[in-house]
Amino acid sequence: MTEAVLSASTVFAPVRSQTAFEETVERLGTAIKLGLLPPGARLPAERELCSRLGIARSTLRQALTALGQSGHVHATRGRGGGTFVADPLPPAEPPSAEVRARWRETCDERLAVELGVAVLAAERADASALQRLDELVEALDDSLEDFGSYRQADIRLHVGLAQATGSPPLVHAMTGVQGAMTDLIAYIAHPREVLASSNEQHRRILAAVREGDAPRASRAMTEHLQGTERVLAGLLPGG
Amino acid sequence: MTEAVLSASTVFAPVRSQTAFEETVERLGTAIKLGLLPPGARLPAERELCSRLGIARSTLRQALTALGQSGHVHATRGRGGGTFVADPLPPAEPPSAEVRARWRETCDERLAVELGVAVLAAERADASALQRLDELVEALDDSLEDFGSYRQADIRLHVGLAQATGSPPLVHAMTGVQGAMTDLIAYIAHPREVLASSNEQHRRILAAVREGDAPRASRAMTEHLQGTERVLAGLLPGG
DNA sequence: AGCGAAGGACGGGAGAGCAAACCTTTTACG
DNA sequence: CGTAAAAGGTTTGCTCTCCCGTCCTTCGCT
Repeated sequence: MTEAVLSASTVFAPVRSQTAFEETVERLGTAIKLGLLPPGARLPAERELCSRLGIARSTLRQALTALGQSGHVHATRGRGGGTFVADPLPPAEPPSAEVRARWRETCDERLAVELGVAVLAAERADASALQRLDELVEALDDSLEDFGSYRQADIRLHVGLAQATGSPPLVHAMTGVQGAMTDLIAYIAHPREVLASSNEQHRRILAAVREGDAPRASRAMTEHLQGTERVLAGLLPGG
Repeated sequence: MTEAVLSASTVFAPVRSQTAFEETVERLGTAIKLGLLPPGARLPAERELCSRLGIARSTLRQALTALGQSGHVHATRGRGGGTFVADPLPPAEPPSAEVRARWRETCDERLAVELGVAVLAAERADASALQRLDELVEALDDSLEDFGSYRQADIRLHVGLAQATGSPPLVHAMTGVQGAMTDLIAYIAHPREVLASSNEQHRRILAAVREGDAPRASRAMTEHLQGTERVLAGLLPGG
């Protein structure tokens, strides 16, 4: 009985049914904001994309229209045309009150995903994956001046780590979590030294992953995440 | 460009929009299978439950009808009636080919959730939560003879650990992950000694959580999870 | 010049979900 | 004992989403 009462809040919590339209906007919008679809990139043709996404073309067009109105994509007609990611992207919007209120839960979910990814990557990453990750860390060193580009390179690294686990659900979880984090920290200034030390932590994580030392990778990742968390705790209510 | 190609498989993967009906069946069905809604328990009245779930009554009734036909709930009419969890529950079904094929991804997701929960619980669990967890471990010792009841008590412990983090999304993730694991391991025989050593690992996890030693809790949890994973790797293809 | 590939627009139809009733059964309580 | 209350069961109709197919428009390439 006690159990039933305690768990009622989660068992009987509202079911949220996202529509195909909403899910598509979020999927593509997140990919664009994260830089997975870089500015200027061309999306697949509508007729191909809708079949890949498993939705009707009219539904896809709804989503593309929405993304067009928010300035994230634009379309050109005719042969050789297509739908392109905007370049430059529209300025990010400050986090909504709702997003800010959920910041701790967001960080908790990120912790779970990143720790799981770090441990599994340490167990499974092969040589080619490690080399790719090394290159991504190098790229980060070149982006220390501008937080926007640093953040995008940072995302590529973290998503790359997830890809190194070979687990598609974890990649998906990672992109979702990074999208949520981006919404939170877009407006927080990060001085050069902070970014540099953040990338030092990346190196430590990768070193542990390379040696297959899961516990050390896990600890290094925890430290890495604490940085963001402390910043948010200082700036947002409820910290 | 390379990035775009690499990530295309996840970015352009099919969007799967579950209907409210499906999600409700899964929510309630999982809660019942996990023992969060114990046999004989009475669900809230339809009119109240549908408002709590944020769905129409007709949709809820569809779900309840489905759960009734599968033998998980039964309803009685009239004042003092209601919808009750079946007692005893219908026998579990063996895992489908699809579920079996995804076993490794399922374990990967579980790893992430359980590690995150272990770390956060170590940071946040208060005295009352710890006491409750202690009681759950004690209860496990009394269930070593029957795997069915051991498994249910095991689930209560793991979900309890998630609740100790104070993060509703993690509780939700934990119930989902435990449901998926239950589908996988329902038919695997576990001798007494295995269960006893599993509960020893529980004690080690709790000890680390009590001392707020996140790294140790994380390591203890990793060991704990490896047990299941090795069993599955031995029994299922692709191990 | 025109073919073909791309986005753009329209309309019908199927199904999910919602809302608001009303019916039937049972029992607790006055 | 009778009735009101509380529960599940039923019906109806509307709305909205999504799918499907078809046709139109633009425009680079041959």
